[in-house]
Amino acid sequence: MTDRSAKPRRRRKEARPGEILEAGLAEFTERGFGPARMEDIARRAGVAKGTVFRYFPTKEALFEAAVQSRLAPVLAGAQAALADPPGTATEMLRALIVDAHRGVMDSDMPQIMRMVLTEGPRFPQLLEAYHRLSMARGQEVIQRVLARGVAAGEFRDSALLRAPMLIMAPALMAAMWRLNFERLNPVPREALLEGHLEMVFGALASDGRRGEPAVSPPGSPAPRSPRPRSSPRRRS
Amino acid sequence: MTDRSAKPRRRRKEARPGEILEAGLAEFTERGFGPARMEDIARRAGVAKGTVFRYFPTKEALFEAAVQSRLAPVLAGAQAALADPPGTATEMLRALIVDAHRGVMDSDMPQIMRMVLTEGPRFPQLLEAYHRLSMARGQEVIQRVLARGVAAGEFRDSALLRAPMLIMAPALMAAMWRLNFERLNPVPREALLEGHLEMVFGALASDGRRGEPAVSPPGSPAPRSPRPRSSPRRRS
DNA sequence: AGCAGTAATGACCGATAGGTCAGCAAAGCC
DNA sequence: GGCTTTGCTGACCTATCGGTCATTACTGCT
Repeated sequence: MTDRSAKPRRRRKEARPGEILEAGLAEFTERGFGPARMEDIARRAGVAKGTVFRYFPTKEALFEAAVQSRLAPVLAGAQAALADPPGTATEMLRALIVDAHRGVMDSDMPQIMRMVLTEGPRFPQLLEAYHRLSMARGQEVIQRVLARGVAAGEFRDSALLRAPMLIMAPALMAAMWRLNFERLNPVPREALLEGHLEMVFGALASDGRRGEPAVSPPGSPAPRSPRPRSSPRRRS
Repeated sequence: MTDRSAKPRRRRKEARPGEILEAGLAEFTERGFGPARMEDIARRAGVAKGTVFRYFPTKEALFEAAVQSRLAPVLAGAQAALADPPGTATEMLRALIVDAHRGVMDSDMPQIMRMVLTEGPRFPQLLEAYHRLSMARGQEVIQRVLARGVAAGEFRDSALLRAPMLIMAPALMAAMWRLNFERLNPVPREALLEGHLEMVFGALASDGRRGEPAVSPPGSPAPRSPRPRSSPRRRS
């Protein structure tokens, strides 16, 4: 984004790859892999078509690189979350969920997600990378929090422990809904987040008291954590 | 699927559209709209390329028709569900959820869903049809059941009432997961369904007592609550 | 059998877009 | 300024594929 306004050639070996990557990602997200044209990507990057191929051998390679470039930060974020900070499991889980909703609503994460799912069959390695960086990592974090919560008596021994992906299912739903049906049927953001929390903590509630401290509406001040109860009720 | 084994021309004006539709759907689901080739669809239908165009003017038209052909049954199913049968709201909701999981696990519904979401931007009308037939209809049914449950005191006044799509979020997650990550990380079917029920009825529980009659684990003996109906499901 | 009428065919067309490469010009060096 | 290196260019090549249409041959009618 410098002074290429006219069309004097400029040689900037260093800056190109990043710009092309960004342009590619933009075109791919808004048109999809197939319909995106290399020439448009080039123009968007302020570069001639041939130049793109000097940095990425094929369209597929560019696509993978572009998506990967957005997967890296995810990894970093998950890494940070792994260094479990102080706080009750309830607070941690609540924070994870609220963050997920923010990510879904205020970033291009849903588009990336959609692309990965869309082109999955065609780019198995990309699917695998996404799984490793996002899905598996996320599951690991969640599982750790859940285990801690169970140990502390905050959570009961729920089936969610065996299907941790369920914890984020409502966020996935929010992402897909926003991406596709926002026009026809806008997502009720507040209710979505609130309902999400109700579902998760309702399922995990260690006894008669549901985890309503964690389920206060988003705007309200942070709730205090519940005192850990003894013996979580076990079924079966 | 008759005796076109050799290649004598056969004129079967009646049977063609259905066969072509089916072939198209198959190719579209396994390759996606863009990569699917009309010639392959034709061959798969046991027909020459030109013939396909006698029944469907363009590739887009065939695609829409193919997807629509699978949307119709959905409508019928929803219709049936709308005629609310006897039973408590809890039982009805449980049945809806169990059915959704069966649909997700044992049919090609996830593929259809994926295609609609994938090609949504390119086929807005298809997105709209899908929304009208599946999403809106589903929400309507769910909302009706929830309202009944609240009126009967079975459910509390949850945020889920304002975001009914959340009820089926875990099923969506199951569908997407199965479609994309099954290889890398098989879905724990039982735990998914069980967790799903826990989340929904946990959030809706009208008081301290969570709706455990609806959340009995798959393998365990009959739930210990006095509930004459709602036989525990038997599968696996 | 002869004869429409028309379903079905597949060679062909034209547009699109991924990928190439011979040459050009900017940057660096003397 | 002149020379070399090499990042960059865009005209060009070519494979692919949606869509067409003149021709073929199957079916039913008389």
